[in-house]
Amino acid sequence: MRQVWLPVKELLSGKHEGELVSLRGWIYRTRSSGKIAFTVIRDSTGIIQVTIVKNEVEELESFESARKALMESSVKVTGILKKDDRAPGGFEILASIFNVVDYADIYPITKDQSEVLLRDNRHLWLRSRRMTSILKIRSTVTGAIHDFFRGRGYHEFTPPIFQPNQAEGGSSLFEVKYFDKKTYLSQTWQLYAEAAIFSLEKIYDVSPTFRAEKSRTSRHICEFWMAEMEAAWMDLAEVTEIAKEELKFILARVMERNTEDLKILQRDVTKLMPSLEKPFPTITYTKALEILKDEHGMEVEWGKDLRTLEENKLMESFDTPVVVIFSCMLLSYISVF
RNA sequence: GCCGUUGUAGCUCAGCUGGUGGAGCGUGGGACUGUUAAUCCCAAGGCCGCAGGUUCAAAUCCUGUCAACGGCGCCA
Repeated sequence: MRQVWLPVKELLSGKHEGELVSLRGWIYRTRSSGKIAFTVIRDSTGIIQVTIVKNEVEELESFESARKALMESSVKVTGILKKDDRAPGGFEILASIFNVVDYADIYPITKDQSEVLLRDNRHLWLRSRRMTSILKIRSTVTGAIHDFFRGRGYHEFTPPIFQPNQAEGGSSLFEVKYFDKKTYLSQTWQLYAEAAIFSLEKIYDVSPTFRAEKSRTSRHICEFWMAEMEAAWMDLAEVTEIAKEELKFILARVMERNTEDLKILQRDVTKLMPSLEKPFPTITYTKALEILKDEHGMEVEWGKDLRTLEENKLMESFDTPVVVIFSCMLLSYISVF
């Protein structure tokens, strides 16, 4: 009979209670007493406790290796799935076979950690529950963007990333050697999109973007992925509405598919509910300055960009995202995230 | 680019007015049949960022330098 490997999520559902099950994964935590060892195994879908009792494994080696194996060792486990309130998640596997596929080196990330350490060990930090959840949400968001635009008759249009010119004023370019010439990494698809709308009319993309700014804020990075749309015949009001619908669509998708991840990240989901239910307002730039002055006592000179400081204050007056428009130009889009 | 802060064990940090380098976690060994990054005992582990200087004596004071982080500016 072919062995069936079940994902953790499936095991925690309780459907297989009392059955002999098999699991492949990586050691997330490990603890042991004299004759009983507990390891928590993780895979991409969650974590589950495996209990290894010295006298109940088929071969003693199973018990010894469970005691020895360090965090992130890869393992294959077979045992009876039991309901047990003492186990995190409510279920555990009482192992009959605990096979260490590969013994991991000492895992450098411990209880005490710093941002720098986590960055230096990004390849390992990716395995954390936190990063796993963030990456799942990110995947949901990207997928939702594609679904949103395709569902409304948009075509995906992919611009070149090597571009010979500058499109957005101000922000700096990354220069790249292009054989014996120079070129730049894309900061936007703008010029290509403007050419393509006369062919496809409605287009969007999700693509890498590079800006050589030495800014050090949580909102500025040198490389990021940007979703952009462009359409023929469209006016500001229409574009604004699409942006609102898009955000709402993405939000609803994340709330639907990433409930567990939001929990792991300890996000306060109730803050997102108004955005799911209520329309997002559009206000003028002038109105935004009035709100800042009247409700928050902040004087901003007319014509100045709103900084993070002002945006944050402005958002205290709203419980959903808000669009701020400036004559015929979209100035800023502010989200509650 | 400017200003500031910090560099001490694998990690997170303490180390007073200069006088023989410390803790917790992790790791290795030992104990424990219900643990929740458990508990208890033992051990190993250090160019005190680097280079000068002051001093009988420097992790500690001074100068320089490198790196990281934070703020501002620029920018989205």
